[in-house]
Amino acid sequence: MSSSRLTVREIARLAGVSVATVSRVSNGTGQVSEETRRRVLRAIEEHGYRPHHLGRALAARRHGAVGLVFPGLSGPYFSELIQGFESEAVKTRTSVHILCTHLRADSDAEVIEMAQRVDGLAVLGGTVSPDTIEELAAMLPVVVLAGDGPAGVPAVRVDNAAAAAALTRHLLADHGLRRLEFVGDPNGSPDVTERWAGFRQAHHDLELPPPRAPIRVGLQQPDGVHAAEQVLRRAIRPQGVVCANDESALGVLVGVTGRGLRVPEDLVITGFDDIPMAALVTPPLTTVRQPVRELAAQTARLLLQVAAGSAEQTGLLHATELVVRGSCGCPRSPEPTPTGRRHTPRSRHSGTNQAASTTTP
Amino acid sequence: MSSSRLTVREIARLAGVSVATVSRVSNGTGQVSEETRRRVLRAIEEHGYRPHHLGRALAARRHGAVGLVFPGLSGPYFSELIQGFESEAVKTRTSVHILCTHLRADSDAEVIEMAQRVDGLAVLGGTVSPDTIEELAAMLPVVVLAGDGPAGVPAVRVDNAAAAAALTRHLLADHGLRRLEFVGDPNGSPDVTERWAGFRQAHHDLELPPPRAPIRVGLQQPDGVHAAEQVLRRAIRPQGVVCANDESALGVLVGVTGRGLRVPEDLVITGFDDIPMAALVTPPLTTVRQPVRELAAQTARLLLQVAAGSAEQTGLLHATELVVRGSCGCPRSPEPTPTGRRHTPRSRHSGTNQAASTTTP
DNA sequence: GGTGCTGCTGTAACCGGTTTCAGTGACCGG
DNA sequence: CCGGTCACTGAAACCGGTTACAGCAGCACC
Repeated sequence: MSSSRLTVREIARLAGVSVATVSRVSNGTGQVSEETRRRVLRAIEEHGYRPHHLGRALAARRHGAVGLVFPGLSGPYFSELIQGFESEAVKTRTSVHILCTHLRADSDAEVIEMAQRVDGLAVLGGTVSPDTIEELAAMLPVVVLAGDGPAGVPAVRVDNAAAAAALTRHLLADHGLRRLEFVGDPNGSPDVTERWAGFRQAHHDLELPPPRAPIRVGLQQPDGVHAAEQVLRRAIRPQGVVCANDESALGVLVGVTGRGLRVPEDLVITGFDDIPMAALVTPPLTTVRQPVRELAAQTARLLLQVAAGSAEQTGLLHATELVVRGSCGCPRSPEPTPTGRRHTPRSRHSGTNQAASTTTP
Repeated sequence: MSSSRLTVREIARLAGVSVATVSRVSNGTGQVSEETRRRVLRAIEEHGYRPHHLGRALAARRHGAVGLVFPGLSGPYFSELIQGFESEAVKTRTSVHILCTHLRADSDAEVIEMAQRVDGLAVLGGTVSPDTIEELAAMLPVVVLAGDGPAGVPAVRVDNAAAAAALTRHLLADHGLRRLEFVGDPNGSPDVTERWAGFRQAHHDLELPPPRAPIRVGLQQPDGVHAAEQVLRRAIRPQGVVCANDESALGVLVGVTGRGLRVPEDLVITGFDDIPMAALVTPPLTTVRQPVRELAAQTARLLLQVAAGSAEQTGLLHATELVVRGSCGCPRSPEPTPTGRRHTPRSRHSGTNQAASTTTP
């Protein structure tokens, strides 16, 4: 069918006009007489001509694409992230390149490579080294998502530390719990680093002795099950575990209930993220909601604006919300609805979005 | 810093050679004397020159990218899918464009648009219309993943119908169950269509009356909870539910245990996919394993080969494996390990990978 | 000395678009 | 009748690479 690809010159020949005119028609720029336009459009239509993306991109010196770099962990968190980002990018006809760095040693080189092919880059916090981010930022617009980059690189994030502290205070002060453990690896990602910091801060604020070292496991459900084993092996069982995210919390929940413990009576469990499943388990999970999808969409918007030169390079600090359900020991709604709708009571933790960060030099 | 971008001509000037020589050195093609090579490399190194991707791509008439089109549902299934695909693509320095079509009316047009920017396209079954797939296949290499496309378009898939039939037979014949329900919408995706067909086939094979109409819900956990409600409202409660995938099965599990039912004593539940969580819940979920990640990787490999012109366009039918755990009523391992390791017994269902499908004309 | 390799290098044409700039003819006012 | 706009069009240069082809030494061989 399409033996030799249709070019703008071919269409020009067929329509009996110059390439400039074809370009003008297909882009709707410049002045073209109605009659000529029709003739060109007919030729385009008839032969199914579509301008070649590469030629156009080269001339415009724009790729029409942005990159998204993330570690590549499984689960709802990343699905939401990717979708939120993509849905925003597609609105501006920008395509999205993805790069999972997980477990690859040479990922920094790959990110640099990707930077040659896109107009902007969104990088998840902790996936590439700060040095590399700096190098990238010198090449093209970069936004860090969920984490913070070097000075001058805008970041979109939530106040993890404050949220984790509020959650921990709820357990310590409102429920009077004393022996809490943190499940998650603070070295694993900036998010966890901050949540661990908030966890400790809450202890400090209430003038309690500092907590034990964290149970260092990953962020997926099997990691939570593994953590549950460790908790159950303790000589003195903790009263509650504050998990770095919902998925590991669900793993802990499954692990300990599988061994006959009751939650929250025997052990209190909390999560972070408020993934859909959090509201559906028994007991429903007390957690912190962060609007992952919206966060990712914000990142995409910011990145596209910066890439288009139409925005200041400022960061964003997003609101979180403490979602109190049954797993912390708070009374559940009279009759747990099997639809899994969110349970009251729920208290709002942190308020407004606020512009933060600085403008790049 | 880089006020005007470095071009090959600029480097040629700086090294005192021609652009052809610079190109030869940076690509390692052709003959270049050792001394000249060193001089060029020094200029490249010194100024941090990197060939512009667009120029190179235009000259090579290759984008160096492939596209992945999927509906955009959340959950582990899609994360695995994306990662499996991406990890394979990155090996050949090919970048991956993603497109989530979910809930967008004009997605077919977007897919066509994406086709202009990539060397090949992997499309999840059921995400775009067969007509559009045909149109795409006329433009560039296309592989359908988990579903089948029009004749001539290679597909990578598993034998869902046979696997679902085997699973259903296990419940009907081995456990002697009679009142089974299917949870999932056969119109929602080709996978579900086939699983529903297998479910019915098993009834037919055993000369049992055909099953009730399916409980048409989506594939996510909340959908499963919704389905559980419907099951609980039945005048005569079914003895078991065969769910279209693990996530909805987990939703059903949560939904019914939250209402005090015991699984499998009061209700048998099975899933499909064998996501990690399936082994970790109580009781562990009887399901069918399909190697999603490997499936996606296969798809990427096939697509890249076809795009490089180095492979026949043949499809692949992947093996599945029936994973029998506790939720169907089979005895669990003596002591359920809290690590969530897979439980015996386990029976292999279907054997070898086999080349299927046809070569494109 | 002429001929034919061989190894290296450079010129210029391409890839497929966009865009600048210089026409061209029609029309208008003086 | 003439000069000046104005709407429209096309030739050619450009974006940043790759590569076909030709040219030029240097050398071996007849």
